[in-house]
Amino acid sequence: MFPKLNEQMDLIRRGAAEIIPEDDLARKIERSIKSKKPLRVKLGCDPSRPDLHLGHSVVLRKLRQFQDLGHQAILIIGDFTGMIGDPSGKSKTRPPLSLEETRRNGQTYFEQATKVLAAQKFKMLYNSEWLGKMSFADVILLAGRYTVARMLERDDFTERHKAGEPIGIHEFLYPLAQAMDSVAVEADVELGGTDQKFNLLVGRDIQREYGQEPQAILTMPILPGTDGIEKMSKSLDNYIGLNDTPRDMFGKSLRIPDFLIYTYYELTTNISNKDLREIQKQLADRKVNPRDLKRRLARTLVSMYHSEEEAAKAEEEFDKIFVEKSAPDDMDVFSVKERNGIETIVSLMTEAKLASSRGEARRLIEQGGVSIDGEKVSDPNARIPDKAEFVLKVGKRRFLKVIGS
RNA sequence: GGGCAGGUAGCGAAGCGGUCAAACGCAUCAGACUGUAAAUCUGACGGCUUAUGCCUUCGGAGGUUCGAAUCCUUCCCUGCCCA
Repeated sequence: MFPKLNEQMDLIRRGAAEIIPEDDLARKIERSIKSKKPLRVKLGCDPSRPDLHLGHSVVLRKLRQFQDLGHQAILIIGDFTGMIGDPSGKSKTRPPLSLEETRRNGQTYFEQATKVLAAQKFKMLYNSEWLGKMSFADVILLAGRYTVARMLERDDFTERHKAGEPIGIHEFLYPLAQAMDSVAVEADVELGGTDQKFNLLVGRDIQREYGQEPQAILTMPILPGTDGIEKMSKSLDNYIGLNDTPRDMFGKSLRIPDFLIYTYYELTTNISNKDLREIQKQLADRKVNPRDLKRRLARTLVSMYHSEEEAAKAEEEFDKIFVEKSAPDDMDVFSVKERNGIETIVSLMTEAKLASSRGEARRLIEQGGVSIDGEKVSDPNARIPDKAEFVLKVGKRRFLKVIGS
């Protein structure tokens, strides 16, 4: 029923940053093969940002691989811990969310996560189910099982502490809460990004404290965002969202720096190891234009999250906009008729949310970033043209079809 | 509880009675160049009917002054040291 140990380990190891301890995981798998009992593989997620992007997909895809090997995936929505806010990798305390907000976000999280995960062998739980039931006494007992010194081992805590930045007591509770999740679901394996390593390790300690066998942990590399510097995140606007339209997904993929091409292939696509090596070779070859590899990457991604047809269409559109420099087929439509009082281009831009203020709209025009039907607008006081319909272009890639009056 | 140092635009950080809508850096946006890459260069970067004009900003509230981000009072928040 389960694939052989080596087969399983090969797939599991792929792309993984660390497996701790690896032989422990191998033992667990071996045991599961013998007893025909799937491993319980846990992934906790933070519902404070419910928009999933390729960065999330890295670890979700790993979870999917466990599913494919016949194991049980347990996705834990941290609706309760979301109220604390994970301090991992953050230099700042995060504003806590209400339980309702985190619940709502959890639902959208689920909808997106299932784009990557299989419906079989899948379970989703909210951690408020058990954490919310703990009494203050329970919490103190839990807290008593860990020490401040061990907490401070964590880099981000140490750094913040050294820099004289505040650390809330509740933030110390976060790793413990996450650890309780592992206890609650009796996790055999927990997945996470490398930035989660500390939390995952605490899970092992706490499980042992509660008389359970410690989980094995597997960390995945953090996917850099499209800027190539910071980790992918929505707040930095360097992300490719799983819900992005084919056009956006294609365009954004093409905008990643060249040095990320390989990483993206490795961490975000299902490409075989053999093809991966081929790509590496081509990237080293001066004669190959990295653009072509990037285009292929973009097509692959759009195909994964939408369809091959959509991918082909997205590429066509892209060429139309940037190679032929003409307007795309379909764009947002804005009717001037329905809104009274729009007479100037500046007003049109702010009303259509293409500029956040009139000053900005004006600036865009002055700097040559605005055109109508392909003709640059140069006068900041220009009135909208007397046409039934025209195309307004702002910046390089924002188009709007305007229905005139 | 006591002492000290702080809280300035998205972030970091100057300014410490007028010339401050506030230097500088980063981020961002636009333009040039390109492969919507990187690098580079140019410009912009609180709001307004664009104006050597007005309005709202420098943790909050009051006050002193012709005039306050800058001085005083008070409150809130943060860090460090002592207890």
